[in-house]
Amino acid sequence: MATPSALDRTLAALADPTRRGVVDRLRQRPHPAGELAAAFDMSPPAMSRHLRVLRQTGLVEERIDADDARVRVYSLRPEPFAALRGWLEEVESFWSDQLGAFKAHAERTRGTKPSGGRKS
Amino acid sequence: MATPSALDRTLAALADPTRRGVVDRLRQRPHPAGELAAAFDMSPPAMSRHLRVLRQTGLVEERIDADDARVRVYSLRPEPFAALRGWLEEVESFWSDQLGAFKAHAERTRGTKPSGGRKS
DNA sequence: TTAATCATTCACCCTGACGTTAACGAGTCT
DNA sequence: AGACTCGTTAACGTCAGGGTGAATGATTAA
Repeated sequence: MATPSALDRTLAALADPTRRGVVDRLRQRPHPAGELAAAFDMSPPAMSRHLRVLRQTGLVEERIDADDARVRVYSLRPEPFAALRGWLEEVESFWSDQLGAFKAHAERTRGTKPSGGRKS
Repeated sequence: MATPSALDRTLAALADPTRRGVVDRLRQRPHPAGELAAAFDMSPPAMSRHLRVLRQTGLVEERIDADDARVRVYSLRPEPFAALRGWLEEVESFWSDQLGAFKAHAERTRGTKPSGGRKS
């Protein structure tokens, strides 16, 4: 865990409910920082830190409002989402690749029948 | 956020580098718990807790080895990955949807305040 | 039965993440 | 200039998450 990968940082950023909510909200339109803080009933400093995390992973970008330079407008950036989807599809190939899935399964069970699952 | 959504729990589970590494490793084939602990140079209790988290989010499933009932074999489950991909594609529709993309671009180039003030 | 093995849960510590208030820099307005 | 606003960073407290070692339960081997 010396240097967390970009994917790790993306996932960590999206794991927080507040930050995921911010992403969902930015899907509609860009928002000023203050508006986001108010929308999530949170102090401006707290939201500022969340936005910094999202910014550092490249999930959002910051712009200065054209009409009022005090206002920072945040909007989504596509790259990290695309990277995450790339990894996801790689993982999901585990199932779409029938041969590989069967081989892996057979290797472990060696002809015995996999019956009833167990729950936690 | 008293009750984190399934998506939040999935993302939280995948945010940890160890757990994401476990997922990556399980892509090759199912693994016994002890093998995973050794592979990540980690005590069995630590790995056991990671596996519990993954299990509780449905990302992996536990089975008793057919040859030795002491061994718990872990393998991937598809559902949470599909759900995550669903959300991801929803977010990415922000860009693939031409109208939405245009709207977002227009907002960004004009500023977000509809209060009459024009940029230049 | 007794000893050894696999994996879990239990008890504890400790770092890191998130939230708050206060102070600061930057920009707007009169 | 001075007062006000937006958003940030700074300092601090709190709490969950993740690590360890010891104890427990289940299974296998002698």
